[in-house]
Amino acid sequence: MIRVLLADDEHLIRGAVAALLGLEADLEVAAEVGRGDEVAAAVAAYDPDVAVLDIDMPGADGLTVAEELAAAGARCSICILTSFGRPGYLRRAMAAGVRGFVAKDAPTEELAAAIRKVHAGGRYLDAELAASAMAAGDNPLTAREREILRLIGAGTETARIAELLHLSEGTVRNYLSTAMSKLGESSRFAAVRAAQEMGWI
Amino acid sequence: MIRVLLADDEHLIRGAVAALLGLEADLEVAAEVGRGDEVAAAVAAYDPDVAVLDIDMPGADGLTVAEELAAAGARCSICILTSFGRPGYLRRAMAAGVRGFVAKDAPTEELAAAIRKVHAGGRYLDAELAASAMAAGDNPLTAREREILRLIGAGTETARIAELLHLSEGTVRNYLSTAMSKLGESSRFAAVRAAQEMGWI
DNA sequence: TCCCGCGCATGACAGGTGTCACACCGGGAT
DNA sequence: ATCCCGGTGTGACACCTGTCATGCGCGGGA
Repeated sequence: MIRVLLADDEHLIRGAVAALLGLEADLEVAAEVGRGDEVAAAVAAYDPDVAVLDIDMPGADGLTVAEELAAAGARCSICILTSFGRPGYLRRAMAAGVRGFVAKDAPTEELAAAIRKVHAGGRYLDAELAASAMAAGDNPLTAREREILRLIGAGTETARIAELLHLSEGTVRNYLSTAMSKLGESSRFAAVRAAQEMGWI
Repeated sequence: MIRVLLADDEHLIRGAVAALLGLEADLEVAAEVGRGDEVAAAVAAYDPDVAVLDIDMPGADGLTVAEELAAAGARCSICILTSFGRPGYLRRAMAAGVRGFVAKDAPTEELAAAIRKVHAGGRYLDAELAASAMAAGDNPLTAREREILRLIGAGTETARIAELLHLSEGTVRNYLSTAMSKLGESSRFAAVRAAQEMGWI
């Protein structure tokens, strides 16, 4: 019997996924949590074999949680379950030692299959996602460009960014300009969206 | 036995919700579809008692589908199941004759309860959502303002919008300006976000 | 009836945005 | 050592954006 911890912020969906896994004879949902920052405590309390983590959660996102669990040397394997198959997410997950990555629009059987594979010590990647991650290549943005894109994404004005980073406004605009050109976009907002899409910021 | 049609674009989630409903003795999932524009045909083919529709779907969004089903005089009751409890969505759903509205982060039992209530001819509204819909008030945007905000949201440039709508660029900017002031935002992009948040466009 | 308010529409103006040419510095390659 | 490349940084310029004053037409009260 494989004991599973389920972390997803949408209560009804979490229950539904639990019902789905409950149909499998060899899987058992040992615990459910609705926030990223509750995962560590639940892992300590219930000692699950596999943790299934959503990325988009309040408290702490699934990737950060995965990194923390890996750093803490947790025993359980980790499987990411997400709506957004962003190439950068997959990279970050792999770097954190995650061995399973399933998209929410994958076929129904795929989640159980991924959990079994991961529990057996294997890896399970959505083929589509892996391909697009390869196609996307490495993050072409410099540290400054990422930083400024992040601030723009948070709604910060050019003048405030220049102040925070001790730069002139022209310089801030210039980094945005190079970032936009690298991303093939023609406005700062489109660039932020594109960078987020790729999981680069 | 209540026969249910399930429409949600995320395959795995759809299967999970089906598993959840399958645990209820009096509910049966008669059909599943993954696109809004497949709902009408499935309703015709399987004649379900209740249609559970996600809002965010390719092909046609759940609210539009609900309006079309109502206009076509379909027999089945409709229950909206969505991640986003936007006030405007609830209003639009009510106007389309939808009698159930459940958020994806509602408690697990709530969906089955809503389906039963709706099938019995009653209404089922998430209390939180109903309250915020009341608080949000009516859509203050004029038709032109909505149209232009929608186009901006789709990434259309000012010049192209002016051309499409046979307006001068200045006029387009002016509608954006009044919309921004109504929404309390100071950039076109923030205004689009705010309007989407309220379900106004 | 007259007028007020509202939606629609326009052009002018000030200020913000994106691009460009240019400069400096540190690290490889030759 | 020298050259070149990429990251960092700056100001100037053209263009786009948001606001304002203004005008038109229509429908609902006084």
